[in-house]
Amino acid sequence: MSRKKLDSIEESTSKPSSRPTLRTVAAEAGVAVTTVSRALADDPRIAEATRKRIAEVAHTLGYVPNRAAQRLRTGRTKVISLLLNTRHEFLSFTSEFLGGMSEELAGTGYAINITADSLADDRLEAIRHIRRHSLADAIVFTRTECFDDRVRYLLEHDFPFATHGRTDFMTPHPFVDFDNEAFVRMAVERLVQKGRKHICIVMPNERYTFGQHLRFGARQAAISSGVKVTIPEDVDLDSEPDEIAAMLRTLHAGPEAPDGYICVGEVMALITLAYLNDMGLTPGCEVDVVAKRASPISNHFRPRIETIDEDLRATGRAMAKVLLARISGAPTDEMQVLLKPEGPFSVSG
Amino acid sequence: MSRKKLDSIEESTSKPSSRPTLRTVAAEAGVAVTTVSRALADDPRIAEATRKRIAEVAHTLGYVPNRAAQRLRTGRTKVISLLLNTRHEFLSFTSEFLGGMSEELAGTGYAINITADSLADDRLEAIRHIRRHSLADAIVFTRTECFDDRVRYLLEHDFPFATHGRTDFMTPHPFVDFDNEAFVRMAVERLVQKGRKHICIVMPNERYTFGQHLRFGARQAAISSGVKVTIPEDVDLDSEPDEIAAMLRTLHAGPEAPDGYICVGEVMALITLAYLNDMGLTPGCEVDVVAKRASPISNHFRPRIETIDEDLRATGRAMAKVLLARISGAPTDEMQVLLKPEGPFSVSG
DNA sequence: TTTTTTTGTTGTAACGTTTTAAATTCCCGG
DNA sequence: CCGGGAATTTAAAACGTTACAACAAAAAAA
Repeated sequence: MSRKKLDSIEESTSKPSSRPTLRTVAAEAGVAVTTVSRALADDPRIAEATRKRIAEVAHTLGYVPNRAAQRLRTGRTKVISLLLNTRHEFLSFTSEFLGGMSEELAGTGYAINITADSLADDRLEAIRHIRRHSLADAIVFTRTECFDDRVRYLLEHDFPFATHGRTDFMTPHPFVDFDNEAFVRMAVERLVQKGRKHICIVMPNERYTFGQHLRFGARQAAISSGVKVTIPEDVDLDSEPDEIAAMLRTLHAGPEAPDGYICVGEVMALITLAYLNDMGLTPGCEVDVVAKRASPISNHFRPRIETIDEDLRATGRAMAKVLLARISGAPTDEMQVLLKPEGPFSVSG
Repeated sequence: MSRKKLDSIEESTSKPSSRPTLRTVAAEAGVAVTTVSRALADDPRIAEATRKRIAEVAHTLGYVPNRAAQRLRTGRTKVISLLLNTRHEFLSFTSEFLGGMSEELAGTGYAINITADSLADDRLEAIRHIRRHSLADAIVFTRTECFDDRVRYLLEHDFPFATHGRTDFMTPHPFVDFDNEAFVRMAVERLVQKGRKHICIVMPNERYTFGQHLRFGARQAAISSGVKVTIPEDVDLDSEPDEIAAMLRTLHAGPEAPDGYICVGEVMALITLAYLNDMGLTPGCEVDVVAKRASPISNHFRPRIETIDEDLRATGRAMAKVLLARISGAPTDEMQVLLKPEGPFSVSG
């Protein structure tokens, strides 16, 4: 433990108790600042003995690295920006997804930064802002469209990102998506099992990519099962419940009234159930309903309905993994995750 | 516009197109770095003419300040940390509250940073971490308890924060709360108007401060209206729906079955409605239900119930204001906001 | 032994701000 | 025409890190 030139470094006993820095630790351990920096970063150039000693000193001194300084020096923010729709979102999407991401990010030093889009009239504005000010190392957002301008922008500028949902761009990019095609096939199959002949799918219009996947799955299922499948055209994520109800009413008054409903999301399920109730139709009797369940609250819907699960917490976790991979420069094809639906379940609670 | 000693500052035409810094702007405008810094911060020491000129140069150069550098220099993070419960939270709390905060924070340069508590077994750990690493200028969290250890910790360390919900500490601190006392009084009054004689309040136990306020309001309402008010003891925010249903069943089987229900929150409402449905009881007929509505989704519940509103978006906005005030050191008594319930409304859609 | 390589360690220079103290200019009364 | 205070502007010193180039010492090769 012999130290050379200990005095050359100012002892800094003057300042009483401001937070210890690399210098403080270096002085205490009798080494250079660089050495401490490297030791704490597990740089192989540092001898094991020194590394251990420095780690110990740093710990007893209660050293904690200054994020601002690291960020200034390295240019990395250790922040992931999540663009959030706080209106018209699936009921529990925000909580569950956020929870999942947070879980996965714990311990990595990454923080989640929220930008709620309520403010940005121009959707791109938020993203431009984040890039220009280097507010994050990566961006993630939802409700992806087939040729999403945000995706185009981020691809063009080679800024790390991942989307919830696929796009139709030629250039591949990181994403996490739910297999909506499989979902709708399973749902149709289940309703057919129950003897239903005309199935209505309550879902957003084709503006979003997942809408297209649903349509595609619906077409497939219709062909292979032989039942009639109807997709009302004018429903949107932002549609007022009244509009949706009106649309369902029109459909029901038509020549062939649907006897099976598939609801893509909890809000859609609630609206559909309310509509059926208002019409005096009871799921399980005259009609059947299968809905996408994204959180335990679907269990409390009455009358009981059948559900097929999208695990949003798992989605969040997968998203975090994908983002971290993208940041550290993994190949794109390893960053495309498609999650499978689980079910159908007959809700029991 | 005569410039002296222009050459003394390196023209830096060497680097091609990295982001402009204060130095770049200073060189271009023919002034010192300090002057630019001050000009952009609207420091009164800078002459109006210079300020204007610098602003212009900065704009055409596309200058954008480096947050990391500012943060390192000033010690301020421009971040507000939100501790979030992603499990068992009121259905739409996260989205709405977050949206509100985000709205209010837009343009202030402050970012919202999420820490989902799923990971922190020790609730204090997340807060300690934020403080130790100076990850935020202020912290906000929910589900406040009467003598909340997080509040105690933050008060002790004089770290800026605000809570959603009050506490019973002597030392006043910033908060935004909903007037649950008024809520329950209104709800009871409404049920009494409808001729109900025995009211059951489905709500979390007294662990949280707002539970106490509800109890207090309930007692007042019971006395002034003369009806019987029952509060089941064992319900908690984390209770399984089954437990709650079991509890309601026991109560219903007792000597006096309730004929009115007050639900504090959307999840509680869903559970109660499911229970009533399972029991063959119909709100509006044998019983009546009044629930707290925190988002438009309550409108879709069937059978229809009456609601009293808590505006979570407004809560978020108020919270942001309070936090900003706290950060800039306003007196505490100006940072205590109590929001009033609105209603009751008979849901129509 | 001398030369080369390997292994650890060290100074020093940024990164882009803000702040402190000092320097310059300006304006006005003496 | 000069001295003095206000009004502006400036240079230089941090803030705490990481990265680059250099260096010493020990180990291996010649």
